[in-house]
Amino acid sequence: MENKTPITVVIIEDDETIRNGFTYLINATENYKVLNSYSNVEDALVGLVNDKPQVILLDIELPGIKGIEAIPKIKHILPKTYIIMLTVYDNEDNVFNALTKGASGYLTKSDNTEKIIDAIQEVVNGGAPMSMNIAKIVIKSFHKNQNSPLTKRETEILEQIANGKSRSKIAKQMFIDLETVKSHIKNIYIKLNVHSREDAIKEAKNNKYI
Amino acid sequence: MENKTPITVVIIEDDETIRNGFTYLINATENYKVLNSYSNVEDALVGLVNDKPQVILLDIELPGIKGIEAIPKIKHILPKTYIIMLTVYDNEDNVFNALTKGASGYLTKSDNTEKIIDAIQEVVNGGAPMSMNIAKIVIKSFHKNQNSPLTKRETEILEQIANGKSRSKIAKQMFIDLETVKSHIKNIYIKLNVHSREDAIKEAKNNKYI
DNA sequence: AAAAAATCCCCCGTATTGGGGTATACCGAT
DNA sequence: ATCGGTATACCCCAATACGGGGGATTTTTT
Repeated sequence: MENKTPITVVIIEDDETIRNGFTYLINATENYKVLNSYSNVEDALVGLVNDKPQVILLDIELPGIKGIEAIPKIKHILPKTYIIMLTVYDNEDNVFNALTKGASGYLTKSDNTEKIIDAIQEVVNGGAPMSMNIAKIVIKSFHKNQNSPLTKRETEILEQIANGKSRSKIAKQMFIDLETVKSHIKNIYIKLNVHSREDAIKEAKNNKYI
Repeated sequence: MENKTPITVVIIEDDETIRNGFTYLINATENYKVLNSYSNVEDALVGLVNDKPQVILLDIELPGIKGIEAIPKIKHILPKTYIIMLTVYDNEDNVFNALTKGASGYLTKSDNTEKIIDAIQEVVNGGAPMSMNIAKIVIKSFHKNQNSPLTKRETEILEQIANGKSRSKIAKQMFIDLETVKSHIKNIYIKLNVHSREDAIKEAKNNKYI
């Protein structure tokens, strides 16, 4: 490979070992350069204005401002930057939130190191790199209807209902008041135009809202 | 499309509106022709000898001889005819009985009309068209635990419960008394060692009884 | 014939449900 | 700065569903 302008990277990751490891790994690769690395989003937001990297590796489990919340903030100051999420937990909600908020890729930290480089290359080329298990979650969620009239909270509650849970159980489990659950259910019924749990479940399943 | 020999169809369905609707729909489609339609199996068995259709659309909920019982009789006189079942209830037992007795496809009446035509085409081509929800039932049953402590009836009822149905709804739908449903549920709870719908569903799902 | 499964019946007390309002606090978009 | 949407919480009510306690009968399987 010839020596051209390197792909610039910034790492935001609180674990020092991982941070240094990635920095070393990427800098050791031709045509890749780590401009800076940060242990938290607050510092990163300040420094990023000068760094202006092409790609950001962003840990999802961060102290203070969480990785997911950081995405819109970063996109706000650097709209053209590609963001690759790093995570240990492949939680569906996180994956989905990150991708809809503008993350380009999603890797688990257990992915081997060559994959990280490949992923950076891939996002720069307009791709969407992600681990197999992440991809599976995404595919599954694509089967879910994107334009559900239900809010996140309502969907959560309807899912509990579909599991046979009573209002009070749902309330306990979600740490909210029974009355709040009732309110949500009322709204669910109105939105789905139904008058019972049974019909709500049926309607939601038919339309892949749940 | 050129005009070739049409695919011939016979409809056996007691609801006149549906019968006429399907007849009209199919006849309006190029290369498809409804030879005859019957409101019951008895009449159909007489007429079919002359009709000799390639495909039969057979309602599962029929007065007199039920659709499922009709399958072997039809297959006896017209062994090469493809049979597509039509149903409003996607009851697991029916699906299985029908498929093992020789039905080629299985559609719910709520499927949109183009699907019916597609399905006819598909069986003629040797396929096995079925609605998504039907297919799900088939696939699911392949994964089911064979050594469930629950009887067939109990499993059926527990599945209804898992769909959020109340006892009375279950009773109505299964054409049995509310008290019978209660008895079954009592037995289910005892067998699964639980004391609520929620726990019963959870336990049953964990062990793939449903 | 015996066992298992499916059906139906009565009683009881408590919990849940669906629906009617109303209200607050928060947040993002205009 | 305001507005709509979201999430939260509270009150009241009648109707229903629920879980558990006794049975009993018929049909199907073994």
